[in-house]
Amino acid sequence: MNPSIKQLKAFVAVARSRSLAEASERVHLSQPALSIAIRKLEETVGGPLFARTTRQLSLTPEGEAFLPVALRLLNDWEEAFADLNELFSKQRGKITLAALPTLAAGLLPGIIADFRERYPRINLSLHDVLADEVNQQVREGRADLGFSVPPLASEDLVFEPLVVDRYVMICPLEHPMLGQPSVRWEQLAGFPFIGLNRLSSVRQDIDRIMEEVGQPLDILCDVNQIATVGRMVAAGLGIGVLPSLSFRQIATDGIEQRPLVAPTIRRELGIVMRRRDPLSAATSALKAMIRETANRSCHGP
Amino acid sequence: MNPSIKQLKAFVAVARSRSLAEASERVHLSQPALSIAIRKLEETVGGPLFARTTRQLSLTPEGEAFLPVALRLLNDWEEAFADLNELFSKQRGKITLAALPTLAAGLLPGIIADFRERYPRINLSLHDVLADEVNQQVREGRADLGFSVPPLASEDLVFEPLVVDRYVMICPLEHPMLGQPSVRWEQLAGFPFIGLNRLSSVRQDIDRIMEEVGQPLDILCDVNQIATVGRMVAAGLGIGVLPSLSFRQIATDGIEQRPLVAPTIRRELGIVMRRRDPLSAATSALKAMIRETANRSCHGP
DNA sequence: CACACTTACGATATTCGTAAGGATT
DNA sequence: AATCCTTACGAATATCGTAAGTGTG
Repeated sequence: MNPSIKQLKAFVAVARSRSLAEASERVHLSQPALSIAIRKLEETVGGPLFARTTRQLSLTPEGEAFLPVALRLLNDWEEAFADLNELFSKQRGKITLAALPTLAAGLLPGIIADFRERYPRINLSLHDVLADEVNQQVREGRADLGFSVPPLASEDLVFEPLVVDRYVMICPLEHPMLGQPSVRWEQLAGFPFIGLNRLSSVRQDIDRIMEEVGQPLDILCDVNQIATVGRMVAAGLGIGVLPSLSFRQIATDGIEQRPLVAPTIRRELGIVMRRRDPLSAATSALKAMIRETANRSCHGP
Repeated sequence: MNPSIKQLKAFVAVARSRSLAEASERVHLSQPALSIAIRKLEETVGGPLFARTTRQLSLTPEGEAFLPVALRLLNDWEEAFADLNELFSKQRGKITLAALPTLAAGLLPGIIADFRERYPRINLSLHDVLADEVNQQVREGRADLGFSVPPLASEDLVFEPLVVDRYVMICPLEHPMLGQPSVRWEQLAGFPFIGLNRLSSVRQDIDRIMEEVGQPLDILCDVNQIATVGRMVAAGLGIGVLPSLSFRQIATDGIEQRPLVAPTIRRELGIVMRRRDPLSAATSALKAMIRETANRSCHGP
């Protein structure tokens, strides 16, 4: 026979008021029920916690010694479950995100703002890193959610598409390519090219396609920031290729764009998660919010 | 709806084995019962602790965070009740006694030895002090049990008689008083007297009686130790008065004794306790042992 | 006689185990 | 086919409240 939380609460209430009648009100129990609860508790612990004189209750030395322990036990108990409840009710928690710079700067800020307004006590942290690093952080649990391109066939990661982006060529105003409504990839070979970091997913896409069409790019230089590509192109140094969503995030004065075709590349962007580990309640709520936003803005796959 | 200890134990068991089937054996519960217990716990805490895939269970981030907390909670719980149980089963505890030197040296050593053999883990401490100090220590809760003469009418103390002692006169061998089988108190006035400390209950008894019989004592000196009285008397310095029980505790070579009569004083010795505060289980056991010993040795009141 | 705790007993609620169902490996 | 979790349902257990009992001030 084991003691229960209720019995412990009963003990504390009686110990404090030294009266069953008074304590029974505090515990929302009838007097006889309380009497029995105390008796059962005493049976399980092996001795009397109270000394009875038919009309009065007082703590035995053992009861006296146990009272502070019981209080601590109950406090810890309540606190532990209150904490857990806060976690589930999203009044507390921490979410770590890893996202491609494009998404970190484009899709996420608005969503994060909404999320923060709804759940202000949830701690959010966002790592804007390249695709491989996004996947790596998710894989290792350093990020709860990743925003990236689909990871290479990976046992432990799962990808959920969010939006589909397409590549555009960007060039200075009055560039010869602007005479046509769209640009074929193979045509890129004829001009100096401002490229992104070779490790970026955008650049790897581009290199792969150019290899497929059999034309080498004339790389003028590689840069890390998308905005830098834009400025260099605006300055007339060459042309570049950016995802359409990235293009919207940079200053476009002095730049024109044309869609890239033949082939038309679908750049799928979405959520990366660990396959087995479930999401926390807060992370799950954030993900739902993201899905909703993505669907509403009609960029769905 | 509140969580229960059983549910917490169920959670821990399942979290450890990541399987209901395996955990159900450890908890001595059927698989369905465990399933329901977990489900109810999850309902009360407001969210899933485990992620289910019909065939496999894994901890959610919240469950992961809660597991160590749950373990601590259960540990504290078990420990608290184990401690309490030790107290009641007298495998642990502390008893502080206060006793007159006569009793501390006479009645108690044997009883304490027996008690210690039976309950070796109970910590015993014995203060051998004068009657007033015995009562004071009991009154203030510094001692759990006192052994003394009956306290002056006292609201908060209660006295239970154990043994009755009588006073004897002691004198050197071949003393003139030895010619008679008993000595009257008034006869004490004629000889140099070795007295005990004026604060001792023995001395206060003697002074009171001598006042009643109207004869002043011829005090040679006052000493603190009973054994000292004996040696001074043996050296022929004078006569003395001791309780019979005390007399048995000292070296008696060179000393003779005679009972004191007219009046014959009953020196009642017994247990002093606080009236309202109940005894601890250990103290109660010790008291019972003392009563039994006192009754068996036929010194009952 | 009033008050405070205990005991008795019928009612309610919770929990349990067996049996059946559904999904995955 | 075997294993694992879930749902369904009747049974056992525990707990509760009302009512009656007991001893004290």
